[in-house]
Amino acid sequence: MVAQYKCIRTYVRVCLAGLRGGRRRGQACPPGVKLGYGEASRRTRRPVGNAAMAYWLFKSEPATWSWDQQVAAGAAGTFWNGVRNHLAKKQLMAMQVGEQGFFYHSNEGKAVVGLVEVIRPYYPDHTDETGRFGMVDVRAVKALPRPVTLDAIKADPVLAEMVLVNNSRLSVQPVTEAEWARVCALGGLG
DNA sequence: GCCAACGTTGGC
DNA sequence: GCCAACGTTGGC
Repeated sequence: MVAQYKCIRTYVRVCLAGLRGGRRRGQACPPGVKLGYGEASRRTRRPVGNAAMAYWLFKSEPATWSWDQQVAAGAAGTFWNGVRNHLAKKQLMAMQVGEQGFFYHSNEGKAVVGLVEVIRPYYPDHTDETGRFGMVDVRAVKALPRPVTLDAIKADPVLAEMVLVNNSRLSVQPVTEAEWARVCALGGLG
C-alpha cells in the first residue's frame, strides 16, 4: 500500500489532504497509519469529545423554492444561495455536515414542512457579486407528517423563544435542541 | 461614526 | 396591499 507512494511523507500528505475535505477522493486513509493528534479537530473543527449537534431553520418562499422542489433535488441536494444578511451568514458558517434543519415555507403556507440535512459546509455563493456571502448545500430528509404552522408555534409556550417568533425576518435561524424536539413532535415525528 | 432615508421581508 | 421591523446606504 504505502509502496505506491514515493515516501511515507508523501503518503501522509495525501491522507491529510483527504481529511481536510474539499473534494472527496473516494478513498479513506487506510488503517494502521498514525496521523498524529489533532485528527478529529481537523475533521470537525470542534473539540474532541464534543459531538453536540446544532439545529437550524431555513426559510423559503414556496414561490421561489418549495419543499417539493427540494425533495425533487434528491440526495444530491442543492446549494442554499441568496443569503445577503450577515446574521444569517453567521448561521451558515457555523453549520456542520450532518446537521439538520427545518424547511419553513414563508408567506404562503407559513409552516415548517420538512427536515433537511447539511451535506456541504459553507462555501462562496456564486450568485453574490460582492463576494461577501456564501452558502451551504442541503438535501431533503423527510417531510413532516403534519406541517407545523406559525400559528401553532406561536401558540406553544415551549416555542415562545424561537427566533421564528422573535426575529421572523432572519432567513437562516438557529434552533435549540428543545425547540427541535418540540416541533418534530408537533409535526408527527418521533 | 451618526442617523435619516430607503429598500426588503414577511406577517397580517 | 398595508405596514412594522429590520438592514443597508450614503450624506454629513
